[in-house]
Amino acid sequence: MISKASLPHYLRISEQLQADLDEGRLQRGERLAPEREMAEHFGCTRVTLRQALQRLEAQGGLYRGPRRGWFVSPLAVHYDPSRTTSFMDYVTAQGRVPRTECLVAEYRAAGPWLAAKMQLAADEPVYWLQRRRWVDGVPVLLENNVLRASGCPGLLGQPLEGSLTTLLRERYDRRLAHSQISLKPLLLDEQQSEWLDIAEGSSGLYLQRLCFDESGLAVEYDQEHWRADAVQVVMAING
Amino acid sequence: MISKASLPHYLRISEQLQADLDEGRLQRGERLAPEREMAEHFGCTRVTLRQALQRLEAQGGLYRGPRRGWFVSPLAVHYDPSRTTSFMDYVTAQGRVPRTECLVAEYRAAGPWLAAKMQLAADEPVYWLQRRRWVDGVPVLLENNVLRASGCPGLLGQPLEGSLTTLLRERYDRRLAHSQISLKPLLLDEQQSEWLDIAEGSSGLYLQRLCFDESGLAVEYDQEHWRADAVQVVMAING
DNA sequence: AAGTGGTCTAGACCACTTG
DNA sequence: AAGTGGTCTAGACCACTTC
Repeated sequence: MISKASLPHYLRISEQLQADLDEGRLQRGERLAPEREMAEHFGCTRVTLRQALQRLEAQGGLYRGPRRGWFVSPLAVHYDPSRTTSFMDYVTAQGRVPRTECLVAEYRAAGPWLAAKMQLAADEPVYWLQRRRWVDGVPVLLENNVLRASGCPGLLGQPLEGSLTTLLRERYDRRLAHSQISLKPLLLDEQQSEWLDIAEGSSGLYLQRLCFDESGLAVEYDQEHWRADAVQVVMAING
Repeated sequence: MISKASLPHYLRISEQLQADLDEGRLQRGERLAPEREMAEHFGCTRVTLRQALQRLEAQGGLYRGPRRGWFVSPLAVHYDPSRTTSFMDYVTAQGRVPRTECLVAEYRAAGPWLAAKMQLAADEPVYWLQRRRWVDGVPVLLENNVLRASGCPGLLGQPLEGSLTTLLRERYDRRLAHSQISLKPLLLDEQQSEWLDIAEGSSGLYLQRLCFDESGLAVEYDQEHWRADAVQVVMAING
């Protein structure tokens, strides 16, 4: 027989806090009490308390605001990476408020690394976009897009705070034949954590996508770094 | 200017170990030195050392064998959840050795929870399979399959250690129209960790799949719990 | 100025695995 | 029997945020 008393203390604390989350005693976005206060409340040291909190962080229930304390994670956005619908559209469709901020927009040569990834010449011109995307006022995603310049001339003169998907489809009549996607959990680096306003060492979901046109040419290479607790991957697959 | 000396000790240790991994000084599957020994080597306490090791664990480079120590993670298998190819096939195609072990095979009523998930009556008969799958002698995946019994009568008389995909296609002429997939990282529970022979609290990748036939009927519900460091999700998408 | 999270020490005991 | 990982204590100092 397994009795609850035989559990390690940090697991009991973590279960207690999880119950507080499940039953609404802790609300989304709320800041938790200071660590020293919680440690006293649970009758343990900060080390043990943090062990419990780190468990909940790994489960996506809590996150750390850098040097600002522990917070309850927001509701995750559903995301289907197999679809070419726009961020602005699917976030809105979920009753949330999207925002896109363009950090970098450049025209330049692909360079050796991208050339290998996309099977093109190192001096092939590409557009390089780096954008940060928000949901309900919270930054959740860092996105890099590399586009073969020949497919969308004059892209930098277009509005890049909106939907790139829509822009490419309607302005450049783009048709994609297929794409290769890979995704994995990772730890966000210092820079990424800062842009997403979460503590260093927070976990993220990394997704990369290589898109091909009808002639088999690689026309776009995307990299996405999501806040792990802010996204829920769902896919609708045909066939 | 950021100097390396300003980094916290646990980050420097973690980077050192990562370099050991990258440059082959630590080989796949190898056991690391005991914690006390490593702590002395790095001139820190076990607490600090474990902080460094936990970082590498979260990145999928190391794993903990329960009470047996720290080990270098094996090479991950590539897995495309959007395809209906068989585990046995895609693992073999990657030059690895697959094995499937059937833990539970039952014929029973769906029950209320599954009935809601699959949109069927609570007394609808289903086959319930629970299997453990191995790669190169290492258990990496726990798989649950629930199949509407009317679509595959006599399933329990078939060999269940092989490919269910192949069995359904060739023996029952199954055709799937579409499926819904969702996936997320989580922490494996006590039972799952034990079956996968890794320490409690190790992270996993959870994937669920709801499959529909041509008439829109839900015919299969799958749940997969992967060892997080043992799988790499990749997808080929058309359209 | 006070308080907070981030980091770290120097121990300890126990349950479990390994030789 | 010895050694190991898992858990936990009771402190400490610093950099940073908030007031």
